Order: sequence, then C-alpha cells, then structure tokens
Amino acid sequence: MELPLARYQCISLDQIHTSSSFPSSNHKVLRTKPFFSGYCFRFGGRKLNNPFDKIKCVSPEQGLQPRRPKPKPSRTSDPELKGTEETRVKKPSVGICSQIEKLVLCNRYREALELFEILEIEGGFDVGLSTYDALVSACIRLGSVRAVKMVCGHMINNGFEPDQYMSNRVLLMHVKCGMMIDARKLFDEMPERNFVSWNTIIAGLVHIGDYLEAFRLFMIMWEEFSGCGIRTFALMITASAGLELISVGRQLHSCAVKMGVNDDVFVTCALINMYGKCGSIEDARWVFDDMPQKTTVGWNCIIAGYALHGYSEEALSMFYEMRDSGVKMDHFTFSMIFSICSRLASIEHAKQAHAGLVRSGFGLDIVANTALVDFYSKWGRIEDAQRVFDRMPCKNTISWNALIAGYGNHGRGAEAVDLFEQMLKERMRPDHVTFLAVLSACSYSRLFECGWEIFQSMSRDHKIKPRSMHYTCMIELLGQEGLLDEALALIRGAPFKPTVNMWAALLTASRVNENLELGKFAAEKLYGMKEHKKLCNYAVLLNIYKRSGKLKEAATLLQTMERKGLIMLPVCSWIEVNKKTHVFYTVDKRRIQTNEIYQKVDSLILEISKHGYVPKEKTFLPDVDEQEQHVLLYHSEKLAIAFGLLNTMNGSPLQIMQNHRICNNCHNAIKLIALVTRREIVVRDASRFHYFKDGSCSCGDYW
DNA sequence: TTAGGGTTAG
Repeated sequence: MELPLARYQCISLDQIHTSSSFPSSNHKVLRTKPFFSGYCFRFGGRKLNNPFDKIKCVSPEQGLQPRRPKPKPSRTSDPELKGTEETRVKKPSVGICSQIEKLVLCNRYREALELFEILEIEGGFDVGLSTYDALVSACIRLGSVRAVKMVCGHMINNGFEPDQYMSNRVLLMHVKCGMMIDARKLFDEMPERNFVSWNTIIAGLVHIGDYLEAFRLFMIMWEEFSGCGIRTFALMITASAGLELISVGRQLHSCAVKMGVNDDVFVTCALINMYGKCGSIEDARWVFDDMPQKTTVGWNCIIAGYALHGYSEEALSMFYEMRDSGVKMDHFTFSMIFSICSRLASIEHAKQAHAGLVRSGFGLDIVANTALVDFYSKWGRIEDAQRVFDRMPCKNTISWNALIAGYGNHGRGAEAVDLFEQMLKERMRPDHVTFLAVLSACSYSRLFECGWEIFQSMSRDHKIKPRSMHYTCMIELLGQEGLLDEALALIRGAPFKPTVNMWAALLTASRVNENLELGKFAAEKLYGMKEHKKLCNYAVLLNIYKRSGKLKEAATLLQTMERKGLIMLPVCSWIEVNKKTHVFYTVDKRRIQTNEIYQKVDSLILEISKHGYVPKEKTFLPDVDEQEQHVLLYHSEKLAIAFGLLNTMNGSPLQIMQNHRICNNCHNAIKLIALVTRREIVVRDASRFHYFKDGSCSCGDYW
C-alpha cells in the first residue's frame, strides 16, 4: 500500500518559506466544523485496513482471538429478564462498565483501570463505546503505556470497530502517552481523517519537537483541504517558535491577520510565545497589548518571553500586573515566578508567590515545586528545599536534579552523592544534567575518587555519553588533586574537539598548581580557538588577553565583539533589601549611604587583614597595577555586602548576585568577612554558586 | 454534538 505521504519528500527550511502549499492570503481558514464533518479520506480509492491491526498490543501467548459480533447493549432493568441466558452474561458487564465510567468521572483513573484489568483477565465481557471512551480518558490522564496496550488489546479481541470520534480519541491516547510511533502508524492507516485527526498528530509531532515533520504534514493538510483550521494555525506558529524561525512565524502571523483569525485566543497566545522565543520581545508585547481579553495563558506567555531573555524585573512586574488585573494565576505562572525570583535572588517575592501557590490549589504541582526546590537551594536554604522536595507527591528526574545541585552548591558533596544513589535505588533514571549536578558537587567538595567512579559509570552503566561540561568537571577535579598530566590526557582523549571551557579549566588548574608551562599551553589553545560565538567565551578570552598583557589583541577582540553586536554589560553586583533591589558598580559613589558604605568596607578590610587578608591578587600571570589595586578594594560585591550588613538584621544570610565572575581577591575577602561577621553570604556569579560560611566557601577554593 | 490547539521547572 502506498502511503499518501510518500509523494512528499523530506522538507527543508527553505521549502517551508517557498512551498506553494504554504499559506498565503489567497487561502481561507475554515472556521466551520460542519463543512468537514463526515469528510472522508480514501487514499487510492480504497478503504484502508482496520487501524488497530498494526498495533501489537496483545501478549504472544494470548494471541488475537476471533472477532465476535458486536453485542447490542442491554439497557433493561426488567427483573423478569434476570433469568435469561442473555442477561446472565451481559448484566454484570453493564454494571461494571457503568462503575468504570463513574470512577473516571470522579477522576479515580487508576481504580477504573484496575477494575478493567481484573475483568479483562477474567474475560468474556463486553464493553461499549462510552466505557472505552472513559478508559481512553483514564489512559490519557495517567500516561500509562501499559494501560493503552491493555485497552487496545481488548478493543481488538472484542471486535470493536471505532467510528471517527473514537478513532481520534485512540489516536490522541497514543500521542498523549508518548507512543508516537504507534500513533503515526494509526494515523497513516486511518480510513477516515478529519481536522481533529490531523491536528492531533501534528500536535504530537510539535510536542516531541519534530517540527519539520509537523510542517510537512501541515502542507499536505493545507493542500488537501485548501486551507486549515484556526487551531492548526496556532500549532504551526508554535512549530516555527520551536525552530526559532521568526520569518516563518511572521509569515503565518500576516496570514492570520489577512484571514481575520489573529484575534483568536489560541493564535494570539501562540504568537506571543513565538515572538518571545525568537527574541523579539517588542513584537510579543505588541501582540499581548492588542489582546482584547487577556487570559491566564496570554499573561504566562508574555512573562515567559521576558524571563527567557533575561528581563527578570519586567517579568516580575508583569506578574504583579497580572495579579492586579484579577486574572487567575495557574501552576505555569508560579513555576515561572520561582525561576525568576531565583535569578533575582528575591526572597520576599518568592515567599508571597509560595503562599499564592498553596492558596491557588496548585500546591502539589510537580513543575512549580521543582522550581521552588531550585529557588530555596539557590537562596541558601537547602533545608527548606529538602522540605519542599519531601512533600512532593511525585518527583521526576528534574526534581532530583534540582536538589542534588542544591546540595552540591552548598559544598555538601557527600550528601549530593548520597541523594544520587538514593535516586538510583528508587529507579529514577538519571540524565546528563543529573551527572553534571553530581560531578559538580564532587568537584566543589573535592571528592575525587567518587567523582571519577561516577564519571566512569556514565557510559558504562547508564549509557549516557559524557559531554564537554562533564569533562570540564573532571578536569577541575584532576586539577585539584594536582594531576595535571592526567587532566591533559583526558582532554586529548575526549571523543570530541576540546571546548573553550575545558581549556579554561586546565588553565585554572595550571594557575592553582603554579605550572606556568602548562598554563601557557592552555592559554595558547584558547587564543587559537575560532568558535567564540557566545559572549561569555569572548569574555574569557578578553580576560586572558588583559591579564597576560596582550592589550593589542584585547583591543582587536573588543572591536570584533562590537561588530557582532555583543555588548559587555558594566560589571555590577546587586542585593535585595526590604523588597527593593540595590545595584552596585565598582567604585560606585552615586548612591545614598555612600560614606557609610565606604567606611564599612574600610573597617571590614581592616578587620579581615588581621586574619591574613592581603588586598592583592595572587596569580602567576603579570600582576595588576597599583591603580587597579585601589579599585580592587571597592569591587562591586564588597560594596553590596557592606550595604547588606548595614541594612539587614544580624543572622540573616546575605544574598549577592553579580553579572561577572568573582575575582580571587574578593573571594578570599568574602570568606573572611563571613568569618568575622558570623553571617552566611551567598554569591551567585556568572559561572558559579559560592556559599560562604565560617571562613570557607562551598566552591572548594576553586581559585 | 463529542474530540484536537496556546504557557512552566533542573
């Protein structure tokens, strides 16, 4: 049998733009359902096989039983019929089917499926459309592949022939339970497809990130129907967001305007999401402002757009606007807010949002709680993070990762490793982020042997190939042990081209071990690398040029950065006090309390000097000059800490954020400030998390 | 008539 899709070859991005099938203003969007209801696809003029035939959902020993004629449902309750053969067989199944449907209506999906399973084992009972519909709902809600196979197996054995509605429901069940291969088979072999069938399979493809295939089907659908439904439009806008193809998204947007469907709430939300994901937040805001009635999802989309591109303050401000507008906030809103608060280090806003989450009835949501675990652990409250984690009714890999990273960031590497082992015992599957979290924890806590064993187990036991970040962690671990030759060998033995971060880690290890020769070698490798497309990579190289006195190269690099539109933000640190964020720049004399802040820094430096602090950076590369030494005393983080000490209560931890990497000198200074003031200080810099307490830091004296 | 679509976490 030739599948209808076979005549369409693989699609490319250019084809999406230029294909004659792609929407233009000459097409119309088909709004009315009746036009399509009953529309029948009969490819090649012949009706295709039963869609269930290709699904292998029956155990081998059970085999396919011969189809029995579909029984007429017995709806009588006449007591006189109780004694007949027919009612003796059917009556129990009707009652039980009704019970299954009632359980599903009460959201007791697991019990409904358990009851169905018991009867399925016993065999010999009939199920009608409404019961199958309820079972499909239960499978969708539980996402259980096993349940899907059980229900489909029963349909086949029972000789059930689904109508258009039920075919679509079964298709949706496979899509929602992640059985996309089976779903695709079902779709390709469906005797009849309507808009819902097409939308269901396209939505599944978009969901798993197969955007090109989604576009391919969309074009076939467009050609077959000479148009598409409004909902398909929303899906394809989401697909263009996934591909980050703003030009395709704009094409669909202009098409939507010409067809007069741009005011549809789903299209609008998809557009806000698309512009936000493609980095055009102004366009996203424009669409959002134009929304006649702003829905929860609309607000969520615009907040996500701001948050995605680092406009955390604007995102938070939109959150409060949303609250004031009276629109109901949902678990999506709260999940984003916790993530935003963790970036802003905003405990007060997060506390309010946590209370709002509990009040809203989404207190058990897995995503919102995972974001909360991450927030508390980043804010230095690992016990609170553990408490939230313990109360979660179900956890996934991301939840475990958040807590493992939290322990690691607090310098509690042994507990992070214990948690990782517990995760494995509970049969939760680790992913590459889990290994990154646990290897970072080993690196912070100098657990070399443990880290090495876990690194080895990645590919050996878990079939996960180590990525450059995992290699970077191992280079740091080897460097801390003074095993520089082994670190170099690891880089050379990597199955991919060493990255900037790997060479930078070796350079740091060389600095720590004062191995000038290897340090120069690593630095030369960095100089020679061409693929510096990210701002942070340019910044690493720029610092190396500056520190090694290669000022000409540094100037050339700055020119290149300007040409590429990469702007270096001014170096700053910030702290939240009394719900307000205070930003500090190095040698910043424009603020209120300026004199007090500088006096506080001076007194702190005097105090910590008694504990061995030297206001000079230790490096084997050329030292900074005298003027820079003076500046070093008033680096932005020191000013932020002084402000925090002046304006917060004794005992509360100080949370400092900075947009750059903390320098060695400030790192040593803050360790001693934490010691003499008996305050916990949490600093999140551009690359790491530093938890200062009692004269030590969680990062394991990285510098 | 039903059913399908848009937003979130490490």
